[in-house]
Amino acid sequence: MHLSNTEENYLKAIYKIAERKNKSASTNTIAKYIGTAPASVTDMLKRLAGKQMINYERYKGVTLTTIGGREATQLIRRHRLWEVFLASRLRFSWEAVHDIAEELEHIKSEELVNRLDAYLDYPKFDPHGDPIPNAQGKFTLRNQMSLSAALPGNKVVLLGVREHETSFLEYLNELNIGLGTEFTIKAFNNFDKSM
Amino acid sequence: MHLSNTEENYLKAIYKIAERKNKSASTNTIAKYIGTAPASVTDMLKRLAGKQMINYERYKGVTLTTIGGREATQLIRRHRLWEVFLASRLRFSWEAVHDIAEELEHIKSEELVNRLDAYLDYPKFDPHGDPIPNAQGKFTLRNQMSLSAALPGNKVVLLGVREHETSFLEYLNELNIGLGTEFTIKAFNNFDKSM
DNA sequence: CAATAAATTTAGCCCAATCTAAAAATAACT
DNA sequence: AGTTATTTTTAGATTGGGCTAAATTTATTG
Repeated sequence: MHLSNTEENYLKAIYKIAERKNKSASTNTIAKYIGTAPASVTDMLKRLAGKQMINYERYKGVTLTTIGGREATQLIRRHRLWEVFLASRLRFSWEAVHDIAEELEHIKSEELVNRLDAYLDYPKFDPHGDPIPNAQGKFTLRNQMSLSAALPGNKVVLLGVREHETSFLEYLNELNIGLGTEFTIKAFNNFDKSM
Repeated sequence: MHLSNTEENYLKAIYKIAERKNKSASTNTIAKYIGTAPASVTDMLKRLAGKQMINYERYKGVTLTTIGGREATQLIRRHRLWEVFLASRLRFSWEAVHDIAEELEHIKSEELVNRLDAYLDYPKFDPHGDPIPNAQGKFTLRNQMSLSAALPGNKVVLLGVREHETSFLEYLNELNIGLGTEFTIKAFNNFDKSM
């Protein structure tokens, strides 16, 4: 089944929204995520439903079908593998890789992504610490928690960042914080939640 | 100036046709090259002329402007650099690289192509022996001739292939012919021009 | 040099992806 | 429960890229 770049982006958006919210994705949420008008989303949802990629019922929000989920996972796989390539081979900084990978992820060649995977030595995580699904779509899980859930006295290692925005990542660079950085939680400020 | 993938492909087509024929490109020739109807070409030529990429006069054929030529050259640079990456790093065969590079060449990032160039050690030729323009758009020239111009007794080295079609390249593979292969011209058959 | 052939352009249509404005369905609140 | 607010969908328009059929311009040739 052929999908356009735009269709693929919608599937990825639905996947990420549903993952976060742990349920179905609403029209408005998708519109905000993609940055388009809700009416445009409705049109696209009908097309994706016609291609059996999503379960869609008017006014009820959508979920991915089995094949829709597979497409989304493969797209994420391609995105994250390219991020690894850009960071580890071309020496791009972790805040620069996202936008370029956003384009590279749409190159449609099974062979290409699998050879790239092998060339990079089957990496399990991308430069932001996000897991890379393997060719079968399986993610590697890690024993991890949100930093906001850590308690004073805890010793933690930064495994990943939830926010990928350039300005935030540049801020971490300034503080000399990267993946693998170790912290000990000294105190917790109840007023602004800083640590 | 922003160009769509399609617009870029037209510029590349015009460049290659004009290079070959050593003059301006006609509507029909472009149509055949791209694989579209002549009427569609006319539409596109008007748009490209509006973007100052080509010199267009009704019924007269087109030539690239300075900036149009620069765009075409940069596109060829990106295409050939990706071909080198695919062949030398991902171990794709020379007949497989073209189609994938056709997609990769449209990734729009100056930074990306220059870092890729450095990563590959500033290659001068792609896997088919075609020269790769540098960041300034300059091609490396070589002392080369068409095989059909060689004379019996001549000793020659294969530097490149003009035809990139998969079936032809696979045929050369079968004969164990690749770039760098040395030949001595033994005889020339005047009937079918074979050697 | 007129008449025919070939190349090119115009006219009018289609599809994908977007938009705005308005209508309809669902949710929220007295 | 009835009214208001929010979300979602429909309707109709737009833009990029493409098509076919018909008209027009340039080229060829008897």
